[in-house]
Amino acid sequence: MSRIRDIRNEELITAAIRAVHRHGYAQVTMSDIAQEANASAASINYYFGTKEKLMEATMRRLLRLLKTATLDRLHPAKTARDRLTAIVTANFDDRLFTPAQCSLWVQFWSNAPYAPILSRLHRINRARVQSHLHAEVKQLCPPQNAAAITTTLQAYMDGIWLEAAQSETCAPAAARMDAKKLVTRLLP
Amino acid sequence: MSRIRDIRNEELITAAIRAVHRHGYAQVTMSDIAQEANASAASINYYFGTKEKLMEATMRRLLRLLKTATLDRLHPAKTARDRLTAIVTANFDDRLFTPAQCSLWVQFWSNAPYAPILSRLHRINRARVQSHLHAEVKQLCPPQNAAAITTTLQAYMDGIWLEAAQSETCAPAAARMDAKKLVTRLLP
DNA sequence: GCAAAACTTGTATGAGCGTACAAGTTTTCT
DNA sequence: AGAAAACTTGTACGCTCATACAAGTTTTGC
Repeated sequence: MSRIRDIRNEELITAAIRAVHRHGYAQVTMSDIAQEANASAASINYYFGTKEKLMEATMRRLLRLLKTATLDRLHPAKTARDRLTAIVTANFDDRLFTPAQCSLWVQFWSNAPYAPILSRLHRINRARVQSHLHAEVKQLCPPQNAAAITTTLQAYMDGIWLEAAQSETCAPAAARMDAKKLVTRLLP
Repeated sequence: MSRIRDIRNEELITAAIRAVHRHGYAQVTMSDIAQEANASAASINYYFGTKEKLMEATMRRLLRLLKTATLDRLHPAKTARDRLTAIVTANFDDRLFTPAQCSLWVQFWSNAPYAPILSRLHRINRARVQSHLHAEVKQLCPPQNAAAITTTLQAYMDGIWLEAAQSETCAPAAARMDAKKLVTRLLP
């Protein structure tokens, strides 16, 4: 039915990602986003109602991408170690680990405490990733080490994203290899 | 001579930290900061000239704090391992590792790419920390592992700060102990 | 083919912000 | 004590931006 609506939504979200990457979350305007999509500022309002809603939809797209990447890699994994590797490397999937998306992700993070909707999404996602990680780590090391190793892995992933957002360069394949090496270093 | 100027500068920077923590870097106004300092927005302009300059001064204070904490801990360190521990734990110093300052740090990071002055400060600081880390790590492990371990440590520190900024709780002593454990886990 | 629905856009509105400025108050210096 | 310097503040200006709206254009359904 309303295929146009879906297509336009996707286009506008993509434009929002690019515009935020270019101008920054704090300073990006509706006109910036509209320009990136070859549309008018008013039409964004027609589809999303408000800037805040657009940002929420954009965040949801990134979260969905991470979820998909995780499930895709989790599906063929048989052992606990395979599953752990799947969860960790999903963060550096080709579809996700790009300069624009890392930049956006970090900016959403840092603004989450001041926007209830973003804050909620952020909390849910973080809890999900952490429980996935923890479930596998528990089976691979003595219980008194599990929490520390889980925290280290999560901090590592966040830190790499942060660095990528700053440096404007992403090498997904290399990042996945580094992540795998860290897993074997932490859980020999 | 102009002691008042110095005192007021410090007060206003402290107020800026609290105001940014409360309202967010993106939305904080000069009035917010003024209110936090029991002053008027105009007087901030008198001391700092512009909002951007105030933010730069605030960032510089955080960087100075990290530098001081690092040097304090580096001074009594004798071995390479002691020095490495000093550099890592300095990030979780009682004076630095507080919710407000973690929050501010993360927000400055994420806005750095869009503000040349912040960007410059950020780059300089990061390079300094990294070279300090790398110098010590090199002496404690085979050379082919040094780069990866340095990156892991830096990412870990960034990740812990990010988490602290979100969760609004900092336990500096515990964070330092966790960091020490990670160092011994990575460099047995 | 045509009415209605879906979509697009230019423009107007109003709010919020940083900053300049001039007029006051306090402090310093001799 | 009194002039000058340092400091403070209320107010006003100019600007930017999100959003509302009404007037157009295109697409859909029959």
